[in-house]
Amino acid sequence: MSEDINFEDYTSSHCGIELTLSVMGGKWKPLILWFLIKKGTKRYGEIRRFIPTVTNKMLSQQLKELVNDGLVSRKDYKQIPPKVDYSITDKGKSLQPVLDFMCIWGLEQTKTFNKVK
Amino acid sequence: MSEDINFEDYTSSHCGIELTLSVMGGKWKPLILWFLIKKGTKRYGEIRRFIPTVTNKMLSQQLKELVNDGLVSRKDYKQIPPKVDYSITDKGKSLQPVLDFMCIWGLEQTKTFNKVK
DNA sequence: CTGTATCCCCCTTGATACTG
DNA sequence: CAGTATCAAGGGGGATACAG
Repeated sequence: MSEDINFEDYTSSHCGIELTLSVMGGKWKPLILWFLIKKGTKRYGEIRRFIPTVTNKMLSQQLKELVNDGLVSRKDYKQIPPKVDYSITDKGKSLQPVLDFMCIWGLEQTKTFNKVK
Repeated sequence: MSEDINFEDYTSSHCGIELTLSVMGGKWKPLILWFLIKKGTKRYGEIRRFIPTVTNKMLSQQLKELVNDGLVSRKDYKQIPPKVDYSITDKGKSLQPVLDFMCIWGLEQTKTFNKVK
């Protein structure tokens, strides 16, 4: 049994990155999470305005997944007209270091690029 | 002119995350980068074996983009049979903190999940 | 205001075969 | 060994309308 185990068996699925990506990967989730972390509780429309290129379909879908994965919590005020807001959870907040880093790294690249140009 | 500028103009495109994602986003690039950072220079086939679910098409495509973006360098030994290897560049290495964090975060989640279960 | 519902397109991704 | 070429498929994502 153990003779079948060798170092070749250590593949990408063992390193945790795939799991992390499954929860915060994609085009929109990092932006949503970063916004909620930095700016606090926000209403649906505010998030939408922060990410001008996202559609209703994608935003509501991504928010739903974030809520399901426990990174974001949703509060429905049960009003007419509707009022719903979203906050980051502790679990979501634990991703702050990655998001901060991605934000800063991107800005650094912009600066460097402009200098070289 | 300046009266048109307000805080609503601060949108996701200003925060750097989108740029970072454009360079290291997606399903494969973080894994490739992490592997090259942790394990050093690797040949094409080794990377492929580390990520068993990637196809030739996707791997060669993603590697090409990483090389174009300056995160990875490619060395062709011009041999028959071919030998090519890939290394992380300094720019690529500057992403190490994100990748390490994503790796650790994922492993932590696995542990927590197993405990709760 | 906060979403759903529907339609649909294209682009990523996959599978397979093949080459130098 | 390290890819490319080609075809096929699926779903991510967009546009629009509309509902509560």
